[in-house]
Amino acid sequence: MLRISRLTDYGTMILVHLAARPDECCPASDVAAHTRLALPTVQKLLKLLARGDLVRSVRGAEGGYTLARPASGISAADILGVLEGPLGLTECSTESHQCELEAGCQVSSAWQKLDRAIRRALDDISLADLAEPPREFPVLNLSGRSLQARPATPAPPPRNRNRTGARP
Amino acid sequence: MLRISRLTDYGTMILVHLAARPDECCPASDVAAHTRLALPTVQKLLKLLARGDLVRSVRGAEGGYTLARPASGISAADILGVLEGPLGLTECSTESHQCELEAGCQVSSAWQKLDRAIRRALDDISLADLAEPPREFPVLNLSGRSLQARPATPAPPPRNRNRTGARP
DNA sequence: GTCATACTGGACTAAGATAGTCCCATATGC
DNA sequence: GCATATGGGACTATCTTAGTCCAGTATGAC
Repeated sequence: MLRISRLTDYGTMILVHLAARPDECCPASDVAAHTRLALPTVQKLLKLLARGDLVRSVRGAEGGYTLARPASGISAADILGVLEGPLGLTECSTESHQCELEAGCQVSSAWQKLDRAIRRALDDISLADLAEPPREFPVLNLSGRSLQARPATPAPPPRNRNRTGARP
Repeated sequence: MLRISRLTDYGTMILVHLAARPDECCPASDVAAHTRLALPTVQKLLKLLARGDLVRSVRGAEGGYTLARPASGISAADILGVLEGPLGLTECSTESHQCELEAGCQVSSAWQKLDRAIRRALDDISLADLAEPPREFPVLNLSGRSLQARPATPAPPPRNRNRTGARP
């Protein structure tokens, strides 16, 4: 639940890759090779990221992509905003049409409280944080879940992958 | 992005309805009438909520549903947990299979930081908070979005509703 | 000028998730 | 026994997501 999409996850990996090479202009093929994601998917995501002004593109031979600004200046909220659209826990928080239930609905203001808490957390994490190697994080693993890397997301394009059994 | 499903939203409305009537045993038809949600949908959700131990059911004539415990003892995390499955921002945070990228992936620990922040926020909000009328909330509407109720979710079952243009 | 390399924009498909409905079985009070 | 309820599933249409592909355009090298 409250899960980010797989593409957003991939997109973050791509940004992390670029963040590690601030002075290089990386072509999509390069990024795909290093992240082990499928090339068409990487191309698609880089296009989106460029349109969202998170990366800058250079066309033509010797072209490629670079971060549009330093990793510390890109927040998780920026990334999710570009790859998943505007934040909003419920439909009424992002859409503007009038609610037929207005009188009866008492829920939205509390959802918005939650909404703000999440937004704050997203603003607080920068791409630089995301790119930081795990070992430098003083991780308090309170949840009991193991702190491993992302699952078999990439490489042999995981067809028919069972997305969850948990997904919202 | 990071949106809760519509059914979860409905489920919350149902819980709020029950929270307002702690001593009544409300049949699904009753809940549907008051929330203006479609009866089959309400039935489905109440079943789920009962299985998740958030509501208690009484079968037979004069039967219906009540909250399983006081509204203050039910958190938003409980609700989302029952209606959307286990919390987890990325697949690797809820699933246990090994990640092929382990060496290369540096992202997960930061996502987990975010994950914890969200979890904390969800734990902090109780059904009692959600049920509280908006006016009692000292809402700091920093976002500029109007604080209206949920949109035309219910009633004339909104077929072909354009879910977003924003949805993750 | 031509060619290879890359990005740009968009269309398209398959698979999966979501929302919503319906049916039959079972329990209970009158 | 009957009306009223919940319980457990199955089922369908629709939307979203992931993933691929193609034709167009820009740029540097030769």
